[in-house]
Amino acid sequence: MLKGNSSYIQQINKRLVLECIINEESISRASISKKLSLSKPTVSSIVDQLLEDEWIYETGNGESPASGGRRPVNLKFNPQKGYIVGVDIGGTKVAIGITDLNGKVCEFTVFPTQQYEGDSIFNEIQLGVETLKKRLHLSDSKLLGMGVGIPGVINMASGLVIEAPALKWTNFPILEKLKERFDYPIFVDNDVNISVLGEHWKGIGQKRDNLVYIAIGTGIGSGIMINGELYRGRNFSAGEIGYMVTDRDYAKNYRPVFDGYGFLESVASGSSIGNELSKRIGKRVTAKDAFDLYLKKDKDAVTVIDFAIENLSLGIANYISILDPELIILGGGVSESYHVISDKVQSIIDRFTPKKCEVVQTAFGIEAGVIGAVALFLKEYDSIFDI
Amino acid sequence: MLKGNSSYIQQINKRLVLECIINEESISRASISKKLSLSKPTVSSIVDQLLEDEWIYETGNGESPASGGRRPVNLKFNPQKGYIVGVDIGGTKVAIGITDLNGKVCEFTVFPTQQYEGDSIFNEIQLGVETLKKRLHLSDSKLLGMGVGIPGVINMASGLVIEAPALKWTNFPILEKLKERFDYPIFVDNDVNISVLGEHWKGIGQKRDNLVYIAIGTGIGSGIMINGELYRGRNFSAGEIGYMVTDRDYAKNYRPVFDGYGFLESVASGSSIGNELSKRIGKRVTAKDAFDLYLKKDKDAVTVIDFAIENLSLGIANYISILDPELIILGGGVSESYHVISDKVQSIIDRFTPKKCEVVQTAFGIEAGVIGAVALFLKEYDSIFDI
DNA sequence: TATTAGTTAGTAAGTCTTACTAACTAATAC
DNA sequence: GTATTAGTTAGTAAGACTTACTAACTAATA
Repeated sequence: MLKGNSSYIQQINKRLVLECIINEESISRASISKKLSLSKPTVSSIVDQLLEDEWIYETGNGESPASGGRRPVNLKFNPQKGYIVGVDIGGTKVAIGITDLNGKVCEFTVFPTQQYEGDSIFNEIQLGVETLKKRLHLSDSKLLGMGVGIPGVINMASGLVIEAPALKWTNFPILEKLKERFDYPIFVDNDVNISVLGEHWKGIGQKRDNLVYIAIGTGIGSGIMINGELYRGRNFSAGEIGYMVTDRDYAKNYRPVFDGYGFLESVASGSSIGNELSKRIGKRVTAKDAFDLYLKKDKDAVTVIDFAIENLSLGIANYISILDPELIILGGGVSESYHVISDKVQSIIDRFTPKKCEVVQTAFGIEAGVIGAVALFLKEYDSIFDI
Repeated sequence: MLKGNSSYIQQINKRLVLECIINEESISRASISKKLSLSKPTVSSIVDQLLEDEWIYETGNGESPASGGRRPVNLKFNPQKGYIVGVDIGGTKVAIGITDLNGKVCEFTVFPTQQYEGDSIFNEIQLGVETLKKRLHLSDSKLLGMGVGIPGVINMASGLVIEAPALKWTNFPILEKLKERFDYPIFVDNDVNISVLGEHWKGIGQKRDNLVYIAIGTGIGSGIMINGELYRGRNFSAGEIGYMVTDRDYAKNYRPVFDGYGFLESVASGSSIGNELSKRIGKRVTAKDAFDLYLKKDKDAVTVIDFAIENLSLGIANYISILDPELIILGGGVSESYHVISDKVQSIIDRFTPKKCEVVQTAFGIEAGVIGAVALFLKEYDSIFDI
């Protein structure tokens, strides 16, 4: 806990005033004073500073009440006060975007992740960021910083990617690589962690503070938000739902095909569904193909996918029993077929959990990772503006 | 977030100073000033107030350094400044204790939980508390309040025990019942929740802030501490490990014998071990009997207990995968036989989790619940003293 | 053994910063 | 014209800080 002094007091109150202005479409000094129980001179003084720093602006007068009185001056938050770069590095593509403080993606670009030496990818990112800056005519001073999402285990303190199988990185000094090319603050975290931050800020998880985001794709991983804060765990390994065991007997014969691959991933991920069905029908199919066949009631597809659904549902149910979250949000390639299986999933969950919990599919599209990466930055960056 | 003003600042600094004094065996004003980067007059002013309110006391002079200089005055925390009542209501017994602010149990008593109407049990508790107060010659002003632990789901906001099967309570207004008999602040929570608080404060979980406490007895439940705070979940149902499913196929035929009873409880709790073995050998045995037979390599006992161990271990492993805690502490009747099965449990856990996590048995004895209940009170009660 | 120089703990007085109250002006509805 | 409300100014309150001081101590020296 920080010791208190006068400047600490003002920092607290300034954050409160700014948050108040953000939460209302527009608001007056008198209204802020009432809402926050701060005296009118105090509010006026703080508003003067926020106006000077361009966090807010005046938008003309409001209406005076029927009882009479001076018209209030309306104040509004200025989302163009600053911009943030969001970078989402995936196994197959890298997305880069620049957003304002409302999370509006002003510019966006994507390129395929190629099997370069690690450094070439950073040169490409640097080029992408410069391109987007030019399109927006952004000065350096307007850029507050950068958030980056990566599929792997990240140690935020040391700035190392401890392991990221999809990118073939181990103990990779990503923060150093990025700081060589960008001279503003940078924060890096796991991709499902930034996803739950993004859902909380601008997604389907808004206005709730205890969320779980589960990504079901080539792997299965999850991000956890508790009391409005990302929960990472002691070894930055919280949320490894892919490791969960839901079939004791079947798990006896389970052997990980590589390090960092868990039981639930081996039975319920997109790639394992595709692989298992391919084996059975003697033909190469993808997970999407598998779901299409499932809808056509193909016997093999039904067997493989029902087995996966049962394990996945139990994994989600176990999550609910342990965390009792407000909402579970599903993302990743397999979640796009969620409507196909949602009734069955919900039925299993309802049967094995103490309390009902809503499970929904993310509403975010291709820009999800960028918004999540920006949310990471805004959460970690020390400023009077917070999300 | 509270708005900042001068009295808020002083509250912050007073807490910091008190915490500093508690954390050292004894300390001087000058030392506190250095440690907290507060000016010496500020520390002196705050220390004066703490002395006046008897939170601390002076214990003579320390040594001056070899470089010369005035001897410091040593200050110490006064654990007798206040006392707290802890009440642990179990299915078979009720424990009552009074502790000081160091968690020292000064007086303790226990009586069997009898099948009274609910109110008789509160009369007995009131009698017990009065008896302990008399033994300690405690005035009312010295008693800060009461913490209570109960095996069930508690809504802390409404003060209702939503359900407690072992006590046969449903939507039971426990806070009201207690406030009728005691006129100081009272906090009630689930018994595994208070257990993890107790382990954090005075138990094996000291100095760590991300803990899980798992109680394995007639049921199986757990308490979760995250970043030093108890995590209860959206419906006060977090930590319901007893509901976890670890055997997909076996769970297909699972039917709860009553509401509030989950899959893992049905295969790994003490009562289910005893019941299952009794069925097999056609003779009534307890869980303890079962473990004794297991040690003697009785075939049926081995089958039943190995099955329970596998499921329990996978449940713990799943917990580690999801939460990545610093420590898992086991309590409850079955945990007393943990040494018998710990190697097998650890082996399964190590195989199915991404990161190693220590699993230990609680070191607490009969007074565990009382200390946990007191910890609940000290966590929830708004005072400059915090744990 | 007495004295002096240097160091440290704790206190006194004044200053600074921020929020507050009281009083005021500007602006509006009825 | 009166009552009401928004916003501003002047002066005050509370807490922490800085500066200077006193009290108390050790090491070095005569």
